[in-house]
Amino acid sequence: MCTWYLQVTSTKPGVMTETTQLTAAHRELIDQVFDKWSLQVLEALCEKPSRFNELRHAIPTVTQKSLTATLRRLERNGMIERVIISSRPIAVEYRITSLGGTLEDLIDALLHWSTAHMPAVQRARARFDDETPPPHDASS
Amino acid sequence: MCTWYLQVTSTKPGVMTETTQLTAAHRELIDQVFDKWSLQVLEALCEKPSRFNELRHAIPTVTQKSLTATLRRLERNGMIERVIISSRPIAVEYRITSLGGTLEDLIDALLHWSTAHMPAVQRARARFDDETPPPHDASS
DNA sequence: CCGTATCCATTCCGATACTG
DNA sequence: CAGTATCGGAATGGATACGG
Repeated sequence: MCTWYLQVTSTKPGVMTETTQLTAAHRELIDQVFDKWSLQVLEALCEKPSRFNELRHAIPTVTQKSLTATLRRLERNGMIERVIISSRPIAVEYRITSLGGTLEDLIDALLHWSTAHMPAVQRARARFDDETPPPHDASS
Repeated sequence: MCTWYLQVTSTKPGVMTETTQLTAAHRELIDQVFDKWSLQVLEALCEKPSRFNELRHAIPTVTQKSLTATLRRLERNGMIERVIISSRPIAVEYRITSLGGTLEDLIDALLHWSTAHMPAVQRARARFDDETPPPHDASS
């Protein structure tokens, strides 16, 4: 059983009365780093540094706007860095940072989990949808 | 370096021409299981089976509506199960399933990652916000 | 007690147009 | 090439009221 109260060793005595609980800030970080687009951007940048339009091509369903927002957010959180290659015309490369690199194993585990258990999930969905049919009563 | 093209051994020859790439379905599953509320619900249910109002109390910021939606989604994906204890007045208990239990290590890793690297993230944010101050030009 | 239904505010997101 | 600005529709989420 997991407890979800993480033991964090503090060098300052008296600062933490008990074990450190997860705060809203931790949740926020997880949300920002593991959301839909961020995950795909990080995957791509783990493979190789990429230009803006390379990323757009690698993630066909993302829009300019969302990609820009995602890149800024990841940059702000220190996961990626924005490197200006040349400026006429401007060329920008995005790279994963060493901090962002600590995510690699985690993302890898996430992706493997999803593929490993997808069949079971689909069975569960089929059963659920079968037991709970969509409500419509016009001709029942 | 990670490749993000997962090797899935198939018993049916010819079905997969190459390695299996992540599909939109995989992303959707990850989004549904690792989103904001789902994560907290799964944490709580990993600790112990809980009633509806217990969960509301354990996650103070969630509303009825969002909690219900999250529980239904997790149930549909086979991560949790809904057990009716008694029916006058109705009492319901939510429990993690064995499929949902496969998430425990993953969630644990996620939470540990967030606490381990939070200081570095905060430094990165401070630097970013410092270099990119909020734009206002009325009195510049 | 455990929800569903409804209304409403806010936020998100895609499409489009425009700039250095 | 790599964005920013703006707009409108869609989805989300909270508050409230009601039901089995």
